[in-house]
Amino acid sequence: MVTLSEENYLKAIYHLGKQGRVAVSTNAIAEKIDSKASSVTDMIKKLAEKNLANYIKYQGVTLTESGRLAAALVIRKHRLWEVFLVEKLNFSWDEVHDVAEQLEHIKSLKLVNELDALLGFPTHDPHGDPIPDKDGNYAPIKSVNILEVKPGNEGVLAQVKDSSDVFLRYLNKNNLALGDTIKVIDFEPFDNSLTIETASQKMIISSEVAKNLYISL
Amino acid sequence: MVTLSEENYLKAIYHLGKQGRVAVSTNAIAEKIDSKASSVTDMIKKLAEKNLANYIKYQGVTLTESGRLAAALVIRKHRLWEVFLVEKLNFSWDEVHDVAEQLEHIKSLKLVNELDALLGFPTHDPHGDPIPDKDGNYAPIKSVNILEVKPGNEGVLAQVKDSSDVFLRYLNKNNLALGDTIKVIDFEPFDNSLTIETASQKMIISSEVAKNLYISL
DNA sequence: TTTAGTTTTTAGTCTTATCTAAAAATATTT
DNA sequence: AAATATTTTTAGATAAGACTAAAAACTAAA
Ligand SMILES: [Mn+2]
Ligand SMILES: [Mn+2]
Ligand SMILES: [Mn+2]
Ligand SMILES: [Mn+2]
Repeated sequence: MVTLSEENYLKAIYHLGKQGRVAVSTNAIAEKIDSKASSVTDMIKKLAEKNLANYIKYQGVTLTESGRLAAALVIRKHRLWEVFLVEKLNFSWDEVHDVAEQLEHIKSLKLVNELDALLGFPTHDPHGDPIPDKDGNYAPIKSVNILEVKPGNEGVLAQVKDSSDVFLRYLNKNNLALGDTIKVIDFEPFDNSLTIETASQKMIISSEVAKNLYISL
Repeated sequence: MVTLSEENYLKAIYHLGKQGRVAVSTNAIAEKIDSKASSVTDMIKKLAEKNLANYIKYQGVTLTESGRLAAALVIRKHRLWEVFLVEKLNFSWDEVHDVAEQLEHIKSLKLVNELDALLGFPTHDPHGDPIPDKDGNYAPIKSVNILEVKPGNEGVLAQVKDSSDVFLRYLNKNNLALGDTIKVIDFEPFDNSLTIETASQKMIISSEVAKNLYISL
């Protein structure tokens, strides 16, 4: 049995350390889940005890095979629920994350897999993030950060790395949505801002915004 | 904020005490939620502190108006989720209760109300239990226990009072389902068993079973 | 109306998941 | 290679929710 809190730690380690394959620092985890380093140390020990994590004092933590699978299944549930909320319950993409944070902890294999079927086995969630299958696998991501696109080139907005409501509402306000074609017009070295052009407008986005936009070419 | 544990106590008091209007004993609650009387006393105090319950030492507990509403909303969620699982995710009526026990604690008003709409505003769950509306109200129940039906009379199976998988699987095995027309043939005073007849068969049911079957005439 | 039995409450302990403050280990600078 | 700074771990505390055992309050029987 994996507790709700343990699941959240597994997710954090998975996300911070390339699916838990690269050692993650205590502080990084604490920052991610908004807790303290001492709490993280305690929990990591517990995860190691349960064979979900590999832990060597002072050297960070990675996930074991079963830890990685457990994390992927939580993420699978999170993303499937997000799709459900948008596709079936009229939520917009900026409203789903917090509810999915709760729903991802519901325990029932049948529930997840039937939900998957109901939704037509989606491969991506409303933010463009890939949905792991039953074995925790998903197709490699081919989208690239917009800051790496050379001025003059264009692509389709495929993924946003920040799922917070503030960020997504910024995009709503500025008429930017997944699937939009975006052309990079200019890069400004002074503040790393970007001038982009969509079907409806030309605009400048800050580097904080640009960091979170991923395009497929 | 009402915690998951508090919600479970509210539900228990609501069910045991005519929607929390009749005083419920510490022991009865302990029995219902499979805990100990001392734990119940502690929690009752907390509920009273939060103005969800009325508590006088040694005299049991009732719910306040806001306690009653909170309880009804948890029950509303529980039953809506049960309908969802059966109608949309191919669960059978004996598989839904345990998952609904988890889902009933998800916090999102929009989620509940959109779910309600998706399901077409159902009035009853898969076990025939009424679904409270947003204000916690539901139509009065008109079904009657089968033990009160005089031999020779018949009615439609409208509600089962036990939602456990063991009981529901017993009904499955014996081809009894909500909506079936049941005729009472005979009552046996020796053990309070009942002979009943459905479209497909004639059978004897024990009083333990009969106690849980409610019919509308 | 005492006495005996039952129910409820209190007192004290435990577990899980947190936290703060201090100690220990590792990293980075001079 | 010291000295300093940063990170991580340990030690000790706290809050929620549960438990056992014992005390207190009610209820029923004699
Ligand atoms: Mn999310
Ligand atoms: Mn997402
Ligand atoms: Mn149920
Ligand atoms: Mn039910």
